[in-house]
Amino acid sequence: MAQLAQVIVDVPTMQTNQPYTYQVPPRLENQVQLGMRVIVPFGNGKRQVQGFVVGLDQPTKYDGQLKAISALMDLQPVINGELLRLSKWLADRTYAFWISSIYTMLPNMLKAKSTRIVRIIDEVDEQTVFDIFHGKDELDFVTVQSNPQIVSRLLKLQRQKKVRFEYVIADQAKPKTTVGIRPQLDFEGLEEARTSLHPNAHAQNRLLSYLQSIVGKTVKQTDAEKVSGLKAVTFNVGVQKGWLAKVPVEVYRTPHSQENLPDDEHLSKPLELNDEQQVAVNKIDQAIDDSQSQVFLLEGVTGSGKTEVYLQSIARALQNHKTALMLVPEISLTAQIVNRVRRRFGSKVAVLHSGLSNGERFDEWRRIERGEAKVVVGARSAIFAPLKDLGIIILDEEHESSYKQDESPRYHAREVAKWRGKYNNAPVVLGSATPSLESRARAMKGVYQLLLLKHRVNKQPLPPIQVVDMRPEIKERGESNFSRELLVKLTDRLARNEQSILMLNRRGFSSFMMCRDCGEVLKCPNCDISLTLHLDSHTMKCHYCGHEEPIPRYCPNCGSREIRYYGTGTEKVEQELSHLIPNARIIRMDVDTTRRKGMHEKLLRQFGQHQADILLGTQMIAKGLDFPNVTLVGVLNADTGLGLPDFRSSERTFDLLSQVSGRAGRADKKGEVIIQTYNPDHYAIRLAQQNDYEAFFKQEMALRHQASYPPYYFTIRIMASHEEEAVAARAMTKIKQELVDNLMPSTIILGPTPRAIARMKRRYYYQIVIKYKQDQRLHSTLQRILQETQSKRRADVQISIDPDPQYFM
DNA sequence: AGCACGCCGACT
DNA sequence: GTCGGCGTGCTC
Repeated sequence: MAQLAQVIVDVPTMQTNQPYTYQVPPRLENQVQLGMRVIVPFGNGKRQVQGFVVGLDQPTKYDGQLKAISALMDLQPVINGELLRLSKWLADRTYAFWISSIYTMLPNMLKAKSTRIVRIIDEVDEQTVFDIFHGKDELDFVTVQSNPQIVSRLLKLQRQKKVRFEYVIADQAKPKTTVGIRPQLDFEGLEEARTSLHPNAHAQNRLLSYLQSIVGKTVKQTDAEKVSGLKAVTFNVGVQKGWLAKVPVEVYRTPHSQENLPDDEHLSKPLELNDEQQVAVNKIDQAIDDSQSQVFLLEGVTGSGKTEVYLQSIARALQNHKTALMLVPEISLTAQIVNRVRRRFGSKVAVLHSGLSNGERFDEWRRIERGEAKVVVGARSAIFAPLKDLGIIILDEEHESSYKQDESPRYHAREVAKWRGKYNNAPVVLGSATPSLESRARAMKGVYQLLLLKHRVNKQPLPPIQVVDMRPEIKERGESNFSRELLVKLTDRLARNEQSILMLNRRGFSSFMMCRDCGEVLKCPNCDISLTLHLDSHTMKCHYCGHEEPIPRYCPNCGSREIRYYGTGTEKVEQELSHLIPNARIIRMDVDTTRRKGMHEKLLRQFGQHQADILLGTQMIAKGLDFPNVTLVGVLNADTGLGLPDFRSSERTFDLLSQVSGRAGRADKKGEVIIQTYNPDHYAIRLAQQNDYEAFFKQEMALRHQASYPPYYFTIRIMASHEEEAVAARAMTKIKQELVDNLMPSTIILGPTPRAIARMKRRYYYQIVIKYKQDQRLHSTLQRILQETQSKRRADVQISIDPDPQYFM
């Protein structure tokens, strides 16, 4: 039996990022298992913290007195063996704390709330009891923490041993329960009760019959009422007479859309496949059958039926008594795709996305963990779903940068997918119309197997794309977001009662207030970034720290009234559009109109029901939408992303234009696309117009090769920040030297340079970018740099490391 | 993170 | 003398 347990404690710092060894007290000896949560004493005070058991009976070098585990929080492990190993790998790879990577894999509810309580243990004068403790004998320390006077009075009382600081670790993971009905007598006993009933007591008689039908079971009272047709009062009588007991029964918190799941007999049938789809499915099925951890790149144009390939592969995995995981980018995780999976696989499906409450997420997680759900559809973090016996992992739109988490642990879901594929001997399918250059290059080298879908299922040609050069337009007609061609086509659609989608590319866009007299730009006081105007709330907001202030009437610098708004926001475009085409009904979709929960879906539903003629939005409308009545798609400004200092800007522009073009003419009606741009000759725009991914891939690869960027090199970014610019810069110079001294000559080290947004949340940021092919000493060098800089509080410089960064600003 | 310990200036 | 400021080191 286990005597010792290795525990990772919930103290996310560099110095505590290691397992601590605890004794297993005799009363817990047969219960402690790997992956369980425990409460352990930690530190010299009476501090208690939550921790995770990551090892049992491993030898320890520590020669001090071992402490004992205080309590077990779980009866069953919350992390299985696979995920425990994965969490360690993830922490190492992303330079994150082990505890942080454990928490990212679990629903928030499994993170215990730790509270500090101050308790009176000896006579304290009445005034103090009244003032601070409000007449009670204990106090939540958090409520007074920020008041130094109270804190010092409490510390004084502690020294006098009149009060004690205690720790309470409260588990938040509470399953939701409802009232259940449970018969308290057996069949005969209930029959016996019937004999003493008044002849007019029909309801009670019926209750007895009903109870006889559920002897030994527990039924939710709401269900019992429905089935028996009896009222709540009758059940209460039953309780009084001792026939039944009300007991809590566990229920799952399920989001509303899940209520009307198809029952398993009425699932939708698989669709007929074309030859290309059949080839793809056969290859994937073979890998599933052979338990091969092969990675496939499923490259298929919009409408080529990738989803059907996914669904049939999932079905194959289920046939083999395995489970399936399908990731979809958050923004395209719409009801459309979720319902399609649900109609095929019914109640076996669990869905994980950011819209769920903590309770709902926890319950979906438990359905998966218990094996009740065999298919998981979800956004990035669903890659950690506790499915056992994975038979297939699918990443739809694999090129999407949202698969990379932009906070610690900075993991890429694609890398995690490959790890789990290998661990489970399961194939991984990466699907995209415009694969990332990294994936496509691997497919060319044979690391991945390329599966091509060149033809659209409905055999319709892709909509024609027209590129409009905005430069002469502006010269002739002055500043406008709309070219004549686009206006003519919009009006034409309106007359034909067809719909249009307009996309405003906001990537890299700054919309700001500037003084025409002195050139002053209104900036955030905390960050080195201009404030953005929000017409709906009539404020200026900082998109980074959330700072908010009223719209100025006078220039804060020179006092001039000539302070004006520059840049293009959706609101301004909407105003111009409603002026140009007054009778068009417009729905605007951007961060502001969709911030409230459910607004995204609501607006799309309204548009789908043709309550508007034009859907105007930002990038969020480019993905996955499928409206048969849309015959025109316009991109107002195709090139704003091209000027960014980021080697992926062309790739992103090409993706975006390809994606948004796919939104036109989805059904039998012919569609067309208009792209407005100031760079009509740019290869990303020209090749997107020609739908030529292949040519784009070749040209972009040549550029990446020439500039030593991925996929020819790996990249890693180091960031340092400090309140004082010089301190951050100095720390980085030192780090650079250490890198130069230790890394291979073939490794390229760029910087340090101030970041594009050099100041954020009152801190200055510097970065170094490393480009390398392979470098044995890179990992250990970075690890050492982290240790050295973070262990001592070296002037509070914060260092973070981002492997394979998606953005370089 | 939290907490103790230890060293310094300012005060009942 | 003692209180409390913060810099430093440690947590099985």
